[in-house]
Amino acid sequence: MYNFEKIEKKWRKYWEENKTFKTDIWDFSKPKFYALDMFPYPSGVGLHAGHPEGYTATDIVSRMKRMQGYNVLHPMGYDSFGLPAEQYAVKTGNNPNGFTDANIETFTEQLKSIGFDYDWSRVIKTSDPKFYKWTQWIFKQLYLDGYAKYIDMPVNWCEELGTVLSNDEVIDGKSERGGFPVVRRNMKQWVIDQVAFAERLLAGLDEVDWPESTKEMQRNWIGKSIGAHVVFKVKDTDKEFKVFTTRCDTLFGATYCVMAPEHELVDMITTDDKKDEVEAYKKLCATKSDLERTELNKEKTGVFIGAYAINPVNNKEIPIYISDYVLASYGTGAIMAVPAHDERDYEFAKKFDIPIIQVLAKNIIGSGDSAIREDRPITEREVVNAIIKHPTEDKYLCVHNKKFNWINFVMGGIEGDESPTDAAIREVKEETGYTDIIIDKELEFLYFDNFYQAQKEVNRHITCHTVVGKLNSLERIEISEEEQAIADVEWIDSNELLKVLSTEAHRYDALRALNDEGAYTEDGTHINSGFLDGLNEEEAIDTMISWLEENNCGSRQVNYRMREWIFARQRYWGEPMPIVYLEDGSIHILDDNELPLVLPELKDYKGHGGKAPLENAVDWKKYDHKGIKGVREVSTMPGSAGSSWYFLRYIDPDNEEEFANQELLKHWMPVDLYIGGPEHAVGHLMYSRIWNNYLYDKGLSPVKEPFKKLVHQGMILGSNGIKMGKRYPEFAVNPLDIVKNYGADTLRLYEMFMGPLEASKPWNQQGVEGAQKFLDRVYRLYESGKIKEESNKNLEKIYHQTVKKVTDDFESLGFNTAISQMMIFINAVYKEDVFPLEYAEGFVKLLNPVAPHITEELWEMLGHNETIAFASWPTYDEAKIIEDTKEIAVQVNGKVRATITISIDEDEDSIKNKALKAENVLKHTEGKEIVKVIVIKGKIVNIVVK
RNA sequence: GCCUGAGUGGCGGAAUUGGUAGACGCACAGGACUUAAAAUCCUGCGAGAUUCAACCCUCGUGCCGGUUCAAGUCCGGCCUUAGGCACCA
Repeated sequence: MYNFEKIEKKWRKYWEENKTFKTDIWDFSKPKFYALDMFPYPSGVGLHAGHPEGYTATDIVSRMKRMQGYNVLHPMGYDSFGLPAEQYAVKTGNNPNGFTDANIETFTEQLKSIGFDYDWSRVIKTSDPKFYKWTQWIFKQLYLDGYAKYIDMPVNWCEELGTVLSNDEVIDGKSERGGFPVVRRNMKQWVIDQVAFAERLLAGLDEVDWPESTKEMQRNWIGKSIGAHVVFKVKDTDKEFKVFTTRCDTLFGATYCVMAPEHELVDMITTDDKKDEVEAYKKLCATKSDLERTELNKEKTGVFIGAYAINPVNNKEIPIYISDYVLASYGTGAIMAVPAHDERDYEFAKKFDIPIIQVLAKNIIGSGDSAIREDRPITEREVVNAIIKHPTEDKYLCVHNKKFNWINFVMGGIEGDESPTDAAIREVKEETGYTDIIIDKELEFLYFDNFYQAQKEVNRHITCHTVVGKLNSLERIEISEEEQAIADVEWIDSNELLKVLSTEAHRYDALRALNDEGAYTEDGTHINSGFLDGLNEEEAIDTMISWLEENNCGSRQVNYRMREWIFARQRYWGEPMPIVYLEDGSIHILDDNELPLVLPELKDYKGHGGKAPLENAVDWKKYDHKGIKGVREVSTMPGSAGSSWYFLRYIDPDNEEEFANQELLKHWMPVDLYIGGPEHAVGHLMYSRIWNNYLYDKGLSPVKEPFKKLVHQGMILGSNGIKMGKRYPEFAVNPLDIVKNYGADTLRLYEMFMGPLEASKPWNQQGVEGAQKFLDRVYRLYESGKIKEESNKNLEKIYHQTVKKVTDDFESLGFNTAISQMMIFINAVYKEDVFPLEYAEGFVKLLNPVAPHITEELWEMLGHNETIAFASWPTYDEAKIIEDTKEIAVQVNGKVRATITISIDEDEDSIKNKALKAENVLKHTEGKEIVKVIVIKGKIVNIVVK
């Protein structure tokens, strides 16, 4: 066993003493490569098994790039503002600084022990005033440009934590940290108007090489929806209100409106007789936490406020309700409700017995033999389908047409002024003879069926009604001979219906009759809609928007789900805001030379009664500077402030004049490879894009998108296949134990060999031993004396293949397959007596990014006295990879029957001949007719026989 | 409910544009070395049928169907699972 302890210690010392990985940031002579890891929060428990995974991945790429001649920037730092340090301060009364620094020291030591190639001279921490000076400075610019605002707005308030939370810190109505209930409350808040960036954020996603899932999450989070504003006048008042809708085409079906209980108009238009009821409902909603609201949203609640709105399109008076299913914070806080075509409105209308008007009808179009024929006339018809249940069994009445072998429900035309129900009863009697019929209901939504009826040579345009009922008894009369000749009665089991019914129309009916019908939310043809009749959804939306605009009662409108970013927390351990409130109530922002505004030391770090801890800093709070007097803002910035721009600061961490030198930024941005956990898919990665986008607009960042390529490492699970954590501590793995017992190189190799970087995968202790065994096997090979300055033709091809595969796979982050190829190579070398020096050196370089310590040692054993870190990356010769002969498979009817060896330039006829003559092929072709021989050059031969 | 992914041996996982499924590793089994064990080296290892044995044969990438000379890979319909969103009008 090679002595990993001694070797690893030796080389870490060497790198540190020789400053091997210090980046010469001003050296623009080489191409640059910026590899970035998501910096950790320095918690007290130190690194966990997941950290080294992503960090090793960037480490491998940066080491390879360095050897390929790039100037590499691979920095590390600490996101050191955060809740645990605050809680520690509250508990002990000590400043979080000391606690944080101690943790950082542990982290640094642990990171160093794994042998990453970080430039430790550029470490930053977000809680360092030298760093947060510039966080404050950027915030100041946002304020001066009108993006940072102090406004009154409803916020997520968590009583337990005593602070406001952003939407992504609230999960299911509970705080992300601690799981405490969160309620909505109106408060004056510092916010950043991120909605102003929405379009640019969406467009930027098309430019970056990110996982599709992450892009999709960001798009959903931005939540762009295109629709229209429609203005409704309130009857008998001069008031009007706007609603936002994506379905203005259904306006003719709007049978009521709903406002959020908090809507400003509610109090003004509620009629006197409804005031008490409305007040009571508003109070109920206000005291409900978000949690209760989500839990209770199973059933719709609401109150009619007595007022009516005028539907602009037909001047109908429709009632106005308030309900908490309409959110004050989205759209205009009011909606038009179209119960026929919206699930939520449907549910509400059912409960409050509000009319439902169908304005869209499903339009079934025949295909194949029943496709509409242009050259035939169209006949219109109105029919009813009768879905009749058996009196005792779970079966439905169908008729089996003898001539066409169709099975359908009883169906027939509606005649004169007959109702669908009457027509159904009549048809059932006529066609089946059953007389004891009870019709329960007519389905709410009619539909159209369009098809070509071959036996009558006409196109049918049928309006279909559907009734559902049952037989009370099997009482039956004789049916006419004519009817008998056409069809037989058949009872079909309910779960067979969908398989057995012959037409799409009847299957659609069965589906609706057997389940609750609900709203019709698909596309269709407009009906009951005046000038929209006959149009489909898309056409109708355009037509309606034009109409609204012409008549001054609405307009096209884009809406976003994303809201303002609440940018203040009632906490101590965060960046103080550079804001002062003057006596006249106006806001004063600090001069640049007053930055950084440093956090004061406190005796008591707890905020009392929901107030910010900085309220306790009585002297600090008072502001008196150059004759300006006021009170400082006591909230601090959220945790995501510093991390929103830290990647820029790494480039120039000690600059005291600006957040980073512009020339350096121009050279080094964007980040070429960014690796971190998927949990930051929206939060941090969105905020960073917003800040960078803003700085780009100001000309302070050279690129629109800061992270060119992004990859999320998967989670490393416990050996039980479950997430490591407090729940199953016996399955958790501490990476430092692995470093101690097996070595850092083994840890790195193992974590990279476990599987694809992005997949989550369970830990396997025997796999760790396997990784160590491989390194030991390599080490023994280099000690064996096989390495000679000779050539060995047997290894030529596999060596060049290995160089190519490893280079390509490192580039595409396929570390597991790269390592697999290195194992294959070593296995091959073991079978040989001579390991040419050239290949031995090349292999050490390939392995170096994964296992840097042992390879430095091997490099030294090969006679080098300088680090391998800058040795030139091995190259391969494509010509040596191409094999002059190749074994390919011969299939007969798609099944492999033999393999033949062909030479690389062999012509097709010769290959064909060889294939046909192969022994086992002859067995399978004997006595059969050879239909076709397919030869795919260099790949496969397939012989088709009959 | 909606949006993304993912389902391959005992296990982690490989398989270019469709072209010999199971690379590599782990586990397991056998052998060599050893007084013995460990370590190391070599060999085997999807399931089944058959055979003294080898060849050979059948089945096999979540399920059902389709396209193709050829499907883990493409298409349609399901099932399971992970992550995200969730009264967003």
